[in-house]
Amino acid sequence: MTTAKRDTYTPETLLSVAVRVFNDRGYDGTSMEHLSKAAGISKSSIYHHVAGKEELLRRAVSRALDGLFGILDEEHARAGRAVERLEYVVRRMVEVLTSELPYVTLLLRVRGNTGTERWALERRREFDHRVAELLKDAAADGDVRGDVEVRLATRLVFGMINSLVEWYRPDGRGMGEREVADAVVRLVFGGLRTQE
Amino acid sequence: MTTAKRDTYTPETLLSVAVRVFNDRGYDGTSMEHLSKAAGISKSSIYHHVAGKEELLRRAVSRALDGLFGILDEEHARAGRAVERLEYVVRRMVEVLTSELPYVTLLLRVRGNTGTERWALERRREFDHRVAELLKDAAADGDVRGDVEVRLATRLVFGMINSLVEWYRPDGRGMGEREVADAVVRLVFGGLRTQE
DNA sequence: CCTTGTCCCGACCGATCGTTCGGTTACTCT
DNA sequence: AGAGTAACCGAACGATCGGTCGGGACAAGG
Repeated sequence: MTTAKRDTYTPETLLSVAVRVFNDRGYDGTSMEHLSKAAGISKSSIYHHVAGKEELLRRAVSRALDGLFGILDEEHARAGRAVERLEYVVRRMVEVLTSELPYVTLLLRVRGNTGTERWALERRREFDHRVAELLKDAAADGDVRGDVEVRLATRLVFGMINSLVEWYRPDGRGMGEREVADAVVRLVFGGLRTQE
Repeated sequence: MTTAKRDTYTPETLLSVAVRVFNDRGYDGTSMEHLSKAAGISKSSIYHHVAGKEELLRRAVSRALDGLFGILDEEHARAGRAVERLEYVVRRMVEVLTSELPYVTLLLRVRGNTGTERWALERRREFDHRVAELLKDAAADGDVRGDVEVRLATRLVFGMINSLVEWYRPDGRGMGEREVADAVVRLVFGGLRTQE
């Protein structure tokens, strides 16, 4: 077999280690020395696999962005009543956030100091606008409340969903992905107050 | 007059400059050189006013935490039906977030690399628990939905409110503090869906 | 055997980090 | 005028930053 199990690093396996450290210490707060300690190889060996610190960031945020934009191409996000497409996107966002948690976490924390970070921020804005369009259509259909501005509502809903990366941890017998997605959809659309 | 206008820096005025730069570049991404350029004085002069970089961080997050904990001492947060106290706290949180925006922004972004940051994280958790108690009481009264776990709901509501620091800008004819507070309260308690 | 390529290392680079130090203004108080 | 002090500065500190370099270990292919 030519593709036997490797016990050495690939760019991908190294990335998973790096992203964990980035999320722990922050990107700027992480040195190549920190990464080498966490990976168990020397600092210079890292450069055998990747071009440098910023490439690791670029790979990570790319993966997160691919996951998010992929949602918008799915069938249920493209056909049907706007409010139902919106609900689908919200639910899928939670699923992507949880399944790609470390990568999305990194994406949501970039500040814009480097070119890579500014590119990531731009793509995030693009995604936000796409979802805002959905909400605008649902409002035009009369399916969501009209007394809160569309842009404001979008930002608040994104705020709730994105906050997942601050506390959701997939390990052990915590709460499941499905349970979180249900809760988010209930709160976003139905609110906190008792319904009847 | 002994307290005439000063054209020199005080720890407080220097702090307001530093916090702006911290929020722009991230705390770890900000060097004392960056601060000196932004303040218009030399790097060494900063140390005439404050002990160092970390003291600036400590002063900033302290101010933010004082604002938040102050809410819990106010009368409307201490007396009345739990769901109404909760609504009051939510509204006041938005007001504190907007009025002390740069300081709270910094607080919500600390990672825990230094002792000061870990202390800030601990106090934040304490505040979260206090609000979670409020929500638990409101659930016991039957005033908020019971099909979403209290801890989960608290985290999601905090996520929505705290996301303010990512987009709210007080300048010019954007949206007012009152408008934002109304929208947050409506969405948190009533949800996105049309009510009737 | 020898070559080739992968994977890794210690040593080192110039730059920058947060901080310190000795000293110079300029204003206040007596 | 002289003393004291608040505010500031340039130069430099040891440490650490992201990244480079030459080479060693080892397995595969001839």
